[in-house]
Amino acid sequence: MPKGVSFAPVRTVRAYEGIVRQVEERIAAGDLRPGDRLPSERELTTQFDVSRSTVREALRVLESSGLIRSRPGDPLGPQVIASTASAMRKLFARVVDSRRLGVAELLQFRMIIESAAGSVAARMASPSELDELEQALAGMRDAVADGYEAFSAADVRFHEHVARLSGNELLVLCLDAVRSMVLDLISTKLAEAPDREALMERTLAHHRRVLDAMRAGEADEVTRLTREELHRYYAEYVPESRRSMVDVLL
Amino acid sequence: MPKGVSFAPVRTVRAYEGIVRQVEERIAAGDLRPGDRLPSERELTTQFDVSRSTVREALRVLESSGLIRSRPGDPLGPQVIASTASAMRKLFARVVDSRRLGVAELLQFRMIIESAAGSVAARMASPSELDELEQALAGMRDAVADGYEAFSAADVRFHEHVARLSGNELLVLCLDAVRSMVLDLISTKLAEAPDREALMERTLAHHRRVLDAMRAGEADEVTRLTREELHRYYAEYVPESRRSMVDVLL
DNA sequence: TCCCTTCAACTGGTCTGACCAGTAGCCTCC
DNA sequence: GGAGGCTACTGGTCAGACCAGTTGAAGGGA
Repeated sequence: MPKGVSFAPVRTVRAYEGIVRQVEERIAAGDLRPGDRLPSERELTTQFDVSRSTVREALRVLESSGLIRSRPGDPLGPQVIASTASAMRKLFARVVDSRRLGVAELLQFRMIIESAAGSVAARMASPSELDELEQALAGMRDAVADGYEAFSAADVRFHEHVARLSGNELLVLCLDAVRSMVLDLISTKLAEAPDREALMERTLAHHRRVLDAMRAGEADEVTRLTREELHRYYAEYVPESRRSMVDVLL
Repeated sequence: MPKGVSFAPVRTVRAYEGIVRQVEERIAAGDLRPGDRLPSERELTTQFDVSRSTVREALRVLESSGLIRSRPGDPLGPQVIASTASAMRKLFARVVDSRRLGVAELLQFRMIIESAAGSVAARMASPSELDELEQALAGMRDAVADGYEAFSAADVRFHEHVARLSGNELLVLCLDAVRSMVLDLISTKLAEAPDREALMERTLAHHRRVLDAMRAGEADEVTRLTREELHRYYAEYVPESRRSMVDVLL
């Protein structure tokens, strides 16, 4: 070979990768939106001109990264869910159970980033954004009458709103993932919590204090309050032996 | 159905998911280390007692999350190439570029969790653990002579060590992922940083102060120092218009 | 007319068995 | 002893089959 002439290594690309790429691009481009349906596996077989196994390998990869979901028997075909949030939740879930992480790690992590999100929001949110938060709080108050389920959902919306006000989407996504993991781990126990009435009232009062601190721009106070409340809410579900992991953040 | 008796929804678990989980667990547990080989697909077929298609779907998912690599004709079988950490990095990367996140979000996130990790470590680390950290710092000092690359690597090891001392593996993994994303995004620019000599000295001095604060148990001071240093190091790479996202944490 | 049952036509999940193109090591043959 | 080919693997892909689940429309009974 003449000197100076060199070639780059070629990477053989597998058939299923081409399919994954095409679907990802369509989703990124907005051609496929959440809720949209892909053709059935057998139909994709003819569209991509490959065998069903190949189509399936591609779908499994897309599914494992949270972009689509398929359900046996669904005549509409695989569904695009495409929410990055669910991809993140999935990732966290995998990490958590492959590393055998427990409530302690998750709660500590949540206390850290949720309080930080609140503190950032306190410093960056405009008055009108705080007014939106005020509405979210009002929504919680209204939800008390509809029972604990509804209240809980409104509570989550409040927390999400605070996270969004931080302006950091990464924070929003991680928070969403870790929050849902915590809830998953303790959901069975949480359902039987006594005295929900008092719990809801206390939560409302706490959120009120947080919002006031945010209006006053007291970021450190928001941090403190957020950690304290999460601790009060969830610390009992952390095994005694690991309790110090979450106590240390108070 | 008698009132009060309720059942939880069952989630049908697909065969390939069980395989993915088992392999992930083995990797997480350290039974399978990078470089190790999995049995061939046909062999896995008998070990898991499923068909080859099912095995392949599992392998494709593992491959897409960066844990293994397979190559046709290789008599040794699929190769384990990475740990959970790299899977986390890969998925963070996917989120970051699908949501078009930039240095601002990443750096803010890193400042938050890295400072929190330091603060937790300050409160929880035993004297002997701090001594290990002392050695990591000594390693950095030694590395100065070997040039910036070596110093940088030793620096990362120091940060990793701090994260591990927090005792929260989730923190360690997220930190690793976000750190490597930040470095990826700015690596081209960072390479041309002038006056590396002074940079290394300043970094050493800072780490010294952090370690002293940890010994003194001054968790808040550790938080402050960590954020300040990260800001000094990286803030210039954040676009002017988003600079407030990271300034706000000082 | 309306509701309930049945059924047919799909779906995805899995299996079997086959063929091809690579790879690596052995084993000839020169 | 080295260069060639042979062989026994590997993963990549395909075709076709069966099952269980879902759905909606057709049909039957009230």
